[in-house]
Amino acid sequence: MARGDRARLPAEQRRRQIIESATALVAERGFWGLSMQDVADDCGLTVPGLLHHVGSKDGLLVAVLEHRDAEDRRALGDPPPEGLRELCAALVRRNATQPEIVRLFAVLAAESLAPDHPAHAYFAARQQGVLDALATLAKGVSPRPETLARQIVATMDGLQLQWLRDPSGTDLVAMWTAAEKVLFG
Amino acid sequence: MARGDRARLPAEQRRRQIIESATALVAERGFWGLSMQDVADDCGLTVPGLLHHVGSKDGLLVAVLEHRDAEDRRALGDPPPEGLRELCAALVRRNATQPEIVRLFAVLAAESLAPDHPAHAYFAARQQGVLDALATLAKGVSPRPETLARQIVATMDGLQLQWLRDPSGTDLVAMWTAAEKVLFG
DNA sequence: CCCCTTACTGAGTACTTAATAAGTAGTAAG
DNA sequence: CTTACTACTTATTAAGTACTCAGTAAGGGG
Repeated sequence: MARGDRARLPAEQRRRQIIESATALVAERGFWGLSMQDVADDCGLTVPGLLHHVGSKDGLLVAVLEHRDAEDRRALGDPPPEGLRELCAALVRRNATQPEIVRLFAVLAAESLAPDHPAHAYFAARQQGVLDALATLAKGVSPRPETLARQIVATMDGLQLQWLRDPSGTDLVAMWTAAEKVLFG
Repeated sequence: MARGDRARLPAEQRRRQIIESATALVAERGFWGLSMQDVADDCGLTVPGLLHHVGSKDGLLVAVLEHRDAEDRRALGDPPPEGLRELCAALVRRNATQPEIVRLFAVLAAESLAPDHPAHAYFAARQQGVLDALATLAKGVSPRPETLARQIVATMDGLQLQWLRDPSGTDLVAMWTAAEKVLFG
């Protein structure tokens, strides 16, 4: 972000900057393609300076994911949306405003399929959690809530990938609105 | 695959072995996480020996993707499936038998969202090609074939991701059969 | 003013990365 | 048998990797 920052920042503030920077870089290159040097440069400090805050490369990834979790809880928990359909629509609307975050998850979700990836367990748990939550909400809507939940998640993930590949020629919200009509009777 | 191969293989055969090995390793680690050393070790030769066949790391990726394209054409072009629905079903059935290949594409598709990724152009073209082909086939089925095509691709990609994350607890074909009923009236 | 915590640097470690250059050895054609 | 070819090796380069250790200086509380 800022270069020539010779300033000594308070830990919390520096950490926020680091996480922001790492989020963008991981979204671009994935975790295997990320270099601590790049993050450090981006924050205007040295690699050991960076390590002072996050401990290790794995620690950096953990920090990024934890920050995203907290942010998501804050954004979606504030007004707890009632119906399944409205919740999904809200989710898509929110995602449409932050392609970088969506891409972070898309890239990490694929990369973390490998069992030795540092975020493997995180994404396994996350997928199960999301599916369970949606299935619970779907109980009133569909006779097979488990199946509907899987279809919803699949469609959202797939549409997001198409959108990320061609952001200007694709309207995520519009695509979801169309899909919505198919998914819910 | 085989270690202790001190044998000198004919170029074509060695190339096949290299591509096979690289396919598995890229599926696991992505392109940024791939090391020529690992591929060379896996084939029982040195890194320069490997480079003799593929020229460069980018060249290796190109070889892998070209091989996949050829293989796919062979597998799906042989009995040209007639209807859109039957084509999709055939595709899913085939994919269900080769999780490694599906994962290769899932990982590379996400990684290659970055414009400077060596497979960026390849995947952009591929996505457009698939969407166009499906949209053409969908003309007889839906009033908005473009939209249906996007939904089909999205659902397939998304379901595959869920399946890859939990292969034993998930039946890809069954999930598609259920999705099929929703997508096609 | 001093002191102590701590954000941060500089130097260095041990290793891996892709790639090149030059030479060796197996093989096949004439 | 010899010549041409090529699959492959060893040696090397230049750069990049995460990470450690010891020290410096900024900032706040006493």
